[in-house]
Amino acid sequence: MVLPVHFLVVCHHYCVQDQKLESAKKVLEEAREENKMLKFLDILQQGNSANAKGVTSHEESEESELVSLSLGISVKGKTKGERKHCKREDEGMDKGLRLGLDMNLDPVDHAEAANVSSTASSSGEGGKEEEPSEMWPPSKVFKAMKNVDKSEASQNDQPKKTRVSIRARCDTQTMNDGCQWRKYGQKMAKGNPCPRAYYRCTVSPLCPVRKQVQRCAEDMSILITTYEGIHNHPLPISATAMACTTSAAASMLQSPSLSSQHGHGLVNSAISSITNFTAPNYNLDNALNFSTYHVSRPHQFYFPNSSISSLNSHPTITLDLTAPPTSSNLNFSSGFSPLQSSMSPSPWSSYSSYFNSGPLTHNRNHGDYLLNTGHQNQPYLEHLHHPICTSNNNFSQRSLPDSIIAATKAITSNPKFQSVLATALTTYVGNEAGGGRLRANHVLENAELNLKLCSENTIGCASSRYLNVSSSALNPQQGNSSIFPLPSLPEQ
DNA sequence: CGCGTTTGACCCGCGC
DNA sequence: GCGCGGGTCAAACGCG
Repeated sequence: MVLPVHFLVVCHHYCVQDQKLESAKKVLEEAREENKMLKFLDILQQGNSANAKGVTSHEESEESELVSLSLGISVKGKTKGERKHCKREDEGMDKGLRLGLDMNLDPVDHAEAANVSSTASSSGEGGKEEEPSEMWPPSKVFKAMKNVDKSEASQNDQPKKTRVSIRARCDTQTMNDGCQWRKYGQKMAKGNPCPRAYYRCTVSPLCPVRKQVQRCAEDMSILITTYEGIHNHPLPISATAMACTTSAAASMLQSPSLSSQHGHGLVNSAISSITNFTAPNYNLDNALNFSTYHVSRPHQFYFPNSSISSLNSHPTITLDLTAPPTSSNLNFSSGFSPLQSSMSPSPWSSYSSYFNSGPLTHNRNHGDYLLNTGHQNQPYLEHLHHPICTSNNNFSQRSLPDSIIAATKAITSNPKFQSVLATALTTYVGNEAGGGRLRANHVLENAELNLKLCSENTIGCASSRYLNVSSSALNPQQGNSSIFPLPSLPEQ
């Protein structure tokens, strides 16, 4: 089944912690059916895409289709390097505790995987969560376990792990993301005067998760943290937020129907749609310090910009926390913290001219294609905010390239995207302390309506705009400061 | 003494 | 095949 990870996290969240939210369950069931169909269709499509390169290759397309809920890849017949790379992973560990970025190539029982994923999430959100140091053996055990036969190493690694790179302004050496890390290397990277530091997760002795930390060469105040791998242990509650966020981003990256059919820019748009929409309470303090209060819910965070690349054969999503939202007449801007508004302009802010300059803007540094999904394009948001305007074909066709119109139609008609959208909506609704359940169906109805409108009319709006519109429609009565009300209390 | 960091060596993949 | 660059290892080192 091809359920986005963060979707399952979200659904689990409601099924376990708020079992009264029937709409979330409904969404889950619908998504399962959609993905069953998609899997079948994609298998058929793979025959036509066998010659595609990169992430669109047949092999990777197949891998993506078999993505597990853990997003960890299991590849039989690993290379020597891969075996070495994952030698610490403990295959005996609870599968349900995995929460990361990778894909699982094994044709696992997806229904079971879904349950496993839910179990994993519950372990992190329940009131019984323990500190990692109490749950995992000390370093002595780790040393002993390092000698485990490599042939028995984890089967959850993959040749080309998905990475999630996060750009954030940070004065400290590393971001406090809630996990425990041990530095194991440092190297000078080409084109950057600042060394790149390599860390591995030490929450669990066998955790294969790595992260790289490096200052941005162009702006030393920006810290680029790249996560790779899957946690094979219960995450500290303070770390679940980042894990959920990166997983969600990675899951989108691994959606072959998006990546192969519409190009990175649109995938990026979809990713940003999620992150934009599901970040009602985002501020940098929450994102980087991960207070217990906020991570008790499966938040996603707001990333004004995101991009996808395949550097070094690693499909990578870059989430940019450095770009401030521009002032906006729309309520959407209110969801972001004052801290963001104090940020200096992002070097990527020039991409805000996306709709005027073309569908994709090339990142000269990385060869990526970026699609700005911030809130700079107010005319389009406002345009979509009003249903009447959505039928204004003249507007869209005059303003946007045909490629965008076509791509938009394709992506919005993609069931997977709709699933993701439903997830995002559910996430948002669930973030409301009260009345969220009552609004869930309304939100989904709005989303569905907007999708249909935009799809049928081929309105040249980026996919993220639908989310923006939907969320705005959900809160028409709320002012800038309350469009995304904070939950009243943490549940546990 | 234990643990984490530093740092040079080594391995590997990729491009030419 | 070779060189380059990314990534990892592991001994040496420093600190509490």
